[in-house]
Amino acid sequence: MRPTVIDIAREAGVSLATVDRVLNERPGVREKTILAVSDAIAKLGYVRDMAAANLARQRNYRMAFVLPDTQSQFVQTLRAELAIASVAALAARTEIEVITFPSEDPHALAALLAELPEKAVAGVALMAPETPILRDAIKALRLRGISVVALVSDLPNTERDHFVGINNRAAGRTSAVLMGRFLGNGPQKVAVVAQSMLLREAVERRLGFDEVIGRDFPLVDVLPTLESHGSPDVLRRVVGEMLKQFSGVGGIYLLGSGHRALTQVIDDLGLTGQLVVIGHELTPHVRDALIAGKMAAVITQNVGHLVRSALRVLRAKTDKTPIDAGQEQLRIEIVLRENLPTGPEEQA
Amino acid sequence: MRPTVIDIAREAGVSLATVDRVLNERPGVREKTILAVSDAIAKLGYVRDMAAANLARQRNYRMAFVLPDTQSQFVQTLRAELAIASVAALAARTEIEVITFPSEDPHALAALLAELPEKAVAGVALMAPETPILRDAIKALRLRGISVVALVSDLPNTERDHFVGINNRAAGRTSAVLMGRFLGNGPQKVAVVAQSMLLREAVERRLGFDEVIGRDFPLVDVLPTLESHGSPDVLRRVVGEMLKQFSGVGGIYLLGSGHRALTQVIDDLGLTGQLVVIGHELTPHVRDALIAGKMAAVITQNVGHLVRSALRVLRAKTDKTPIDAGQEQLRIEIVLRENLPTGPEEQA
DNA sequence: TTTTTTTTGAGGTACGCACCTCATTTTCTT
DNA sequence: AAGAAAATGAGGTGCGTACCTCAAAAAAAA
Repeated sequence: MRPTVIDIAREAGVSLATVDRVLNERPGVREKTILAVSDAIAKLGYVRDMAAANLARQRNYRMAFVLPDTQSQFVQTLRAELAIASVAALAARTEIEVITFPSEDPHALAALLAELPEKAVAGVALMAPETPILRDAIKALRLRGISVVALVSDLPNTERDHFVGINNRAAGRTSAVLMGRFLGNGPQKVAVVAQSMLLREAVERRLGFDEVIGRDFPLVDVLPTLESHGSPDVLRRVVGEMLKQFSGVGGIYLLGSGHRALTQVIDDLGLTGQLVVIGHELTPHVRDALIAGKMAAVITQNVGHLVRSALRVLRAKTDKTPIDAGQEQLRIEIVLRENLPTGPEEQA
Repeated sequence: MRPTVIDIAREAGVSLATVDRVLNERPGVREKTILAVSDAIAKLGYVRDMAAANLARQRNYRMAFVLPDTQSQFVQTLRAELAIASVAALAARTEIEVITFPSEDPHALAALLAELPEKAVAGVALMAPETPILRDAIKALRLRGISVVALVSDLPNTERDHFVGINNRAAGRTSAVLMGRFLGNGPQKVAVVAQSMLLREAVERRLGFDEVIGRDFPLVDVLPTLESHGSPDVLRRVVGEMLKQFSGVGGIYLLGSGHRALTQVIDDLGLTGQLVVIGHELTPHVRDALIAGKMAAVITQNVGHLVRSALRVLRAKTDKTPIDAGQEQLRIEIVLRENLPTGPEEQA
């Protein structure tokens, strides 16, 4: 049988009340007795039953996920996974609240965060660009005992408790290896397309990409980044012009969104299958593009894992429980047509 | 506030005892009242608090993991992950027992499985080749209410509840795409090395590999499988002979274990960096080989996820709770040097 | 209708823990 | 040594659920 607090009390020769005081770090216990209890815990291998503890605590984990109002496929996927996780989380007395903020307005974001303490939120997962205002808002939350986790893109200079997401620079390096090897040996040009190089993720990926291409594939020439500024039309235009202007372009690396517009313009120019197209994030469109052979590979992170990991980390933080680093390490996934995850229904 | 059984009873106009009977599918309730209770549950959005339920049930999940006594790196990794999971599982009142069976003795395996009911085991995760004796043993376990999950390699013709692992044929296809693209355009030969083609996994991977090479890379010629029979010496000899005999061998596909011997013989012949070597399973040696550039890519499954998924599935089965297919779907992971998972200490 | 069977209700105990109060004991001050 | 302060003990209640018993009510069978 697993030892319980009663066993600890007996072993340590103290009362239940004292064990309780030690376990929950309540004041009024001598150092000496704390040691006695700790020894008993160690000796018996006691592990607190968190389920029972939380039941008694009447603890209802309210977790907020704060996301930008961007209409991108990625954020939509994230929302979908959150909806799924919400249902599962209910049985573990965890409520998920999704909060949307205007992506271009750091002040509005800070105002929304400032409201969280009143909502009795235990933790926040935050997907937002780092700004000075945000730094202060996070600091304020932490001071009020609310855990903060950075989601997807890190907030390294803030006091966030944890970062849940992948290393975008490593993701860029991974793309580069694939691009370089898929292109083959001859001299080639690679175009890089991004929504905007003001986005951290894009910059980091590009940095990693250039790093590896420069080091391992000297014959490959990476062209300057083309920016779409979020407009499919612009993307089509700039890529079209680029392809007409340069000869010897063998691959295109898409740093962010715009898969549809990109595969379309390649189709229009009759170049499908002749270019190595590599992008990020496995959305439904990208899935189709992989199956159709319009993209060679996608570097992605598992959004389901992302959400569950953020939830586990937030729970661990509010429970003051250690985090299993191995489990929370998100992988940089490479997806080709042949290892596309099958839908649930296809699995036996 | 979340509704509780008391709210359900009030809403349905029945007593607590009746709600309990319905929730736990106890006999002696009229269809009509079952409906009334179900309606109340739906109306109030009641979700059973599994933490409290399991606490009251005094349920201690004893799960057995039955593994072969093979000394392979993969099985060792699996054992290591099980050890880690054991600690974490304790807090969730789950005990893990690892049972080892002689890999060549199906009767001994069956005998071990037959002992499980006495041990009050709730579920079994099983990594073993399918035999008629095993089929019967699994059937017997299921009849006694013990859930059975096939681990790593499926047991499709048995009555196992679930399979936790990857599709090896798809893994072979994925290897083929990488091999084909990494080799480039010219005509090339690819050697395939396996421990033994009597192993299911090896056969399935080879099937998938041939399928894609044949379809998408007509210029690539796949040589007959070389078998090492588990001996590093044999592997070195046969691969060495092969490389001397055939010219134009551009790649080697390693279906199972033997990474060390393979990279060594390539080294000895001074061919490191000139051959595209692709293998399976990310063990420490393989990790080193990737970093040193002695292997180009590895197709693997996340053993940590494997273990946790098996545990979750077993728990769900014993709780008669639905399974989140998305979460339990194991990915076929492609690992290159650049997306090697960093150790826990490197993340921050 | 009476008897038998089936359903339902009422109430209790337990799970492992948190948190509270009040009395009692021990330790420290002066 | 007396008083003040700190530490500890004893005991209770409740969290949401499972599971048990026994009595009472309702429905079905005779």
